[in-house]
Amino acid sequence: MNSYQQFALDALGDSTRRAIVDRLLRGPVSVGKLAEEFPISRPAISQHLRLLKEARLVIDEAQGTRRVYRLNPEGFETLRSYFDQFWIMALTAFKEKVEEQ
Amino acid sequence: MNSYQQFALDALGDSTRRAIVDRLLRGPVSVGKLAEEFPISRPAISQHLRLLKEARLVIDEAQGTRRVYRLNPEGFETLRSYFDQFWIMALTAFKEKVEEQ
DNA sequence: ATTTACGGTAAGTGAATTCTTACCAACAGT
DNA sequence: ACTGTTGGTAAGAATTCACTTACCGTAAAT
Repeated sequence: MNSYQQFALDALGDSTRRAIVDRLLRGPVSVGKLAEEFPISRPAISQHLRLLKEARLVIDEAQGTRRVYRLNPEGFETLRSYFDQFWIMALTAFKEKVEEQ
Repeated sequence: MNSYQQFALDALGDSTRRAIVDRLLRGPVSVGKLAEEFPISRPAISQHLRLLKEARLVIDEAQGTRRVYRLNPEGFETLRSYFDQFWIMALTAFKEKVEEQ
């Protein structure tokens, strides 16, 4: 497991950040817009976005004074392939166990 | 997103629990054995296992006074299919954005 | 029946995280 | 140049979370 996956799982371990990710699924948004939609302050949103960005789950882009965030499909692809692999290993281990009996 | 997936992501949001999961990938273990292999106390291990169990990521089975934990492939399968779906949605959203330009 | 092994739970402590307020920098419009 | 808008960062408060010690219940062994 590489370190970005570690960061990604840490990042997704918080329900607020998962809610942000769910919101970004509906399209890119600016920080201020996000803060309006959530019950926490704008700096709090910024901090969550920083973690999501470090985990490569989101990308940001400057648009004038605004900063628009969107999902990073590559980050999720990495995570998905990890789960694919993991699931295969878990299933294999499980099958071996069953066949032993 | 159903609630088990929420619990699963919360559970995998901790590095110790991820290490436990990695260990279980090598096969089923008892609580005491797990505690020996980790630098934390047995009750701490028990508490982590409870969260992993609530998230349906592990299954436990009594063997005498021992309690053996193993991975639950179904739990990981659920999570994997979530990521499959998520990734598709994220990719679609991303493509739409690109095509707009 | 007692003892030993094993593991779950409760309560409290310490550490890590999340949040807020205050402040600052960058860009756009007047 | 000045003003308003936007958002990142710092510092500290508040909350959450992981961990330990202490205790209890259950099952096997003597």
